Amino acid sequence: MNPHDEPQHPAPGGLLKNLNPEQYAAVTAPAEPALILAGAGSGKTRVLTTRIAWLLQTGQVSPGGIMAVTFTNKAAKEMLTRLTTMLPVNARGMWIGTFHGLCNRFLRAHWKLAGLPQGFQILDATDSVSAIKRVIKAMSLDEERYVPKQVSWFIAGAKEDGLRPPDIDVHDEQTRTLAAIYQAYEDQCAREGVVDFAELMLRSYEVMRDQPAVREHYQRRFRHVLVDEFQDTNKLQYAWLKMFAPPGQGQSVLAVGDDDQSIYAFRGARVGNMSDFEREYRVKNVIKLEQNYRSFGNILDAANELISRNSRRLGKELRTDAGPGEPVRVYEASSDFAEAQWLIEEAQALHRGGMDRKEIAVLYRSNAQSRVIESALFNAGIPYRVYGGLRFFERAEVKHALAYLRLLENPNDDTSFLRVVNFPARGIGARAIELLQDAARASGRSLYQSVSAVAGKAGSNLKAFNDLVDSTRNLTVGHTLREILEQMLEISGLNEFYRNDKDGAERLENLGELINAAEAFVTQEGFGKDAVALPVDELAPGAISEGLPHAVAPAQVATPDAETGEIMSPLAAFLTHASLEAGDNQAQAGQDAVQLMTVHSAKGLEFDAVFITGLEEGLFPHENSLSDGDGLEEERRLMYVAITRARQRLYLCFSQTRMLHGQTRYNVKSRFFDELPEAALKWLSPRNQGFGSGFAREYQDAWQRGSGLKSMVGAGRVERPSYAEPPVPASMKKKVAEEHGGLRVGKGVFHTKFGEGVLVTLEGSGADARAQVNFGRHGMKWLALSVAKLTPID
DNA sequence: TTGAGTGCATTTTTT
DNA sequence: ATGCACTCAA
Repeated sequence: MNPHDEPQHPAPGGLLKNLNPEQYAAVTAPAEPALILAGAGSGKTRVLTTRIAWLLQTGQVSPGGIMAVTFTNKAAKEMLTRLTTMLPVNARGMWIGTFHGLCNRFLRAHWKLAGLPQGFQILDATDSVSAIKRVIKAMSLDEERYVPKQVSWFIAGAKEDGLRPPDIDVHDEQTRTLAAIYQAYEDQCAREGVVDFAELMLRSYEVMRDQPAVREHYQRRFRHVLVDEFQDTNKLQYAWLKMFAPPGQGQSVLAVGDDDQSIYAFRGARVGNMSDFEREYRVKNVIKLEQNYRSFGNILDAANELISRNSRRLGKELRTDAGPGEPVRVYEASSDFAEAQWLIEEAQALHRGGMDRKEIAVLYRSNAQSRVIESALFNAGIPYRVYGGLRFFERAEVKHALAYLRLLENPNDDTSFLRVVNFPARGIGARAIELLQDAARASGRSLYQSVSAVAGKAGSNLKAFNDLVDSTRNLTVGHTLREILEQMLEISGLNEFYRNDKDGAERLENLGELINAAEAFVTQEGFGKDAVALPVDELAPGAISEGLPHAVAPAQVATPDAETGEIMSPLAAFLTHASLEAGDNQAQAGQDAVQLMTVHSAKGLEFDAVFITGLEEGLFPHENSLSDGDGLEEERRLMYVAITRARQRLYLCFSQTRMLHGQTRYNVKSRFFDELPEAALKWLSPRNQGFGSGFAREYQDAWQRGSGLKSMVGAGRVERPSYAEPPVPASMKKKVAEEHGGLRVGKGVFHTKFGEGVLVTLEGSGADARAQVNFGRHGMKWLALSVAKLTPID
C-alpha cells in the first residue's frame, strides 16, 4: 500500500474512545515517520498498543507487517498483554519484543548467513566478563592493566559503535592491545559458539547491511515499525532500526520517547537520536503528549519547574486536570538513621490511612543508601522489597545448572565447562585445568575435546567429567525438558551437594524453581516466541509474509530451521530464554511490601506515595556526575523521573549527616531544592520529629547501626525485636562537641562568598583556628577562622 | 582443595 | 563499613 494515498479508515469506536486529542492524533497518525514526545504518565503504552490495534483493525496491516521494539521484557510483555485484551490477534506473526529478543529471533532464522552455529548460545554480562578474563590470561597480559570488566566495557562500546577489531583506531599501545584482546575474544566466542548481548545487535545489523535479499525482504515486510523509549537507544540500535526501516522507504516508523527521561547516557544511550530521527526521517508529525493522568498538580509543578532548568530540551510541559492535591512534603533529618525513622513513621501513617504498602516507594540515588532504610524497616517489622538484587537466572546454583544444560547442547562451550568441571568438587584443581587449557590452546580445540591430552590422575578425573556429561546427554535423548533437568541435577551431583550443604535448602528450592520455570516455558510460553526459527517460507522470494500459518502447537515440536529443516531443541530454546530474560529478583513478589529501589530502576513505574531520599549535594546530584558535561543535566532528569513516579503524595528528604563507606559525611541539601517551586512545597519541622536532639539521638543511632543487617533472614519475615536497653558505648561517653565562637561541627554556617555550608571539622585555637566546611557545590574548603567570616545558621 | 586473611573499591544497569 | 576477589598456608 502506498502510504501517501492514505484511505479514510472507518474509526472503530471502541478502540479510540476516551483518547485525548493528542493521543488520538498519535494513534491514528498517517503511515509515515512520526515522533511522539510522551511525557511521564501521559498514556504512552496505551497509545502504542492502541495504535497497533487500530492498524490491525482497520486492515492497514496484518500482524506480520508489524514490528514493535522495547528495551525490557516487561515492557514487551505488557504491550502484548494489553494488545490481546483489545483485540483477538495472532501474536505470533508480529515482531514484538526487546531489541535483543528480536535480534535473537532474526539470527535464529539467518544463522548461516550470520556465520553462527545453529544452536548458538548467549552470554550474559557476567559470562562475557569471565570469557574475556580467560582471553586476557591466555594472552599472558597483566590483569592489573587490562581489567576484565573494563575491557568488557571497551568491547561492548566498540560493538555499539559498529566497530570490529580491525576498525579500531590504534593510536597507542594500550588501544592496540585492547583491539588484540577484542579480536581474540571474538575468535574464542566463535570457537565456542556463543555471542554476547552487543554481538546480537551488531551481528544482525551486519547481516541486514550486507545481505540485500534479506534486507529487502524485511523492509518489504515491516510496514509499521514502532519503537518505545526511543531516548534510550544507542548508536547501533538506531543504525539497526534504519536497516529495517530506512528513511524514505515509505515505511511508517513511530518513535516514542521522552528526552526529559533520558537517564542512561552512561551506558551509551544517545538522546540525540531523537533529533537525528526527526531530521533524517523528515518527520512532519511531532506529537506531544503532555496531558498527565498520573499525578496531582503540585507534583507536576515541581517536575516542570525542575526540568525547565535543563537546556537542550525538545520542550514539553506536563499538565493535569486533577487539581493541586497535597503539597510536596520536605523533611530535613539530622542523620541518615533519623531520615529512615521519619520515613517509616510517615509510611506507617499512610498505610494506616488505607494505602497499600506496595503503593509506597522509597527511592534513592545509589544502592548503598538502602541499608539504613532496610535496617529501620526491618527493626520496625515492616515488610519491604528491595529491587535490583540478584535475579533468578543469575543465582549461582541456577547458573551452575544452566552450565550443565549448555554442555549437553554444546560440550565445546568452555565457559560452561570451566564453571562446573569441578563443581561439585571432583578432584579437578587449578593445575589440572591449566594443563587442559594449555593442551586446548596448542591444538585450537575446546577443553572438552582436549581432555585426552591430559595424563595421570587429573586426566582420568577429567575423563570422568566428560563421561558424566556424555552419559547425561545419552540418557536424556528424546526426553522432556523436565526429565532432562531432573536427570542432570541428580547425575551432576548438584542436588546431592546442596542437600548436604547446611545452607543449601534455599538453593535446592531455586533448583526446583528452575524445573518449574522450564515447565512453564514449555507449556505456557509455547516455547520459542523468540527462540524458534521462522517458518520455511519466511524468505521465499516475493513472499508476502502476512498471514502465514505461524501457529505451532505449544510443547510439541520446535519449528524446523529455515534452511536445513533441523529442529531447535526445547532445551536450546530454554537456554536462550534464560539468557535473554534474567527473571524476577525477589521470591515474594506478590506480598504487600514497601518498595525500595534506585531512581533508575523506578523508571516506568508509578506509586501512590513516593519518598525521594538522600537529597544532598554529592549524593543527588551525585558528585561523580558533576565533572562531565551533561552530567548535571542527566542528574536533573533523574530527579525528574523520580518526582513523576508519584500519584498522590511526594516526600523529599535529606540528612545533615550520613554514614558512607565507613565515614560520616556532612552534607549540604541538594541544589534541586532551589529549583522547585516554593508554593508546591511544605517544609516539615525537623525538631518535633524523631528522637529529639543531641546525645540521645546519636546514642540510639550508634546502637541501631551496631545491630546491623547480619542477623536478618529475609524481608518482612521477622517480628519487632524485643530488646533490653543497650549499654552506652564508650565512644559516646567521651564525645564532646567541638565548638568555636558559636560554630558547631555538623551545623550549618554561612560564608559571604561560598554561601551555605556545613561545618565538618574544627581545629586549633585562637589565631590558629581553622575550620573545614562542606559547601556542597563549591566543594570542601579549609578556612582560617581569623580571616574567613563564618556565621552560624539555624 | 579449602579456609582464613588481606587488599580494594564503592553511581546509575537492561539485554 | 562491607563485601568481594584474590593470595597463601594447612
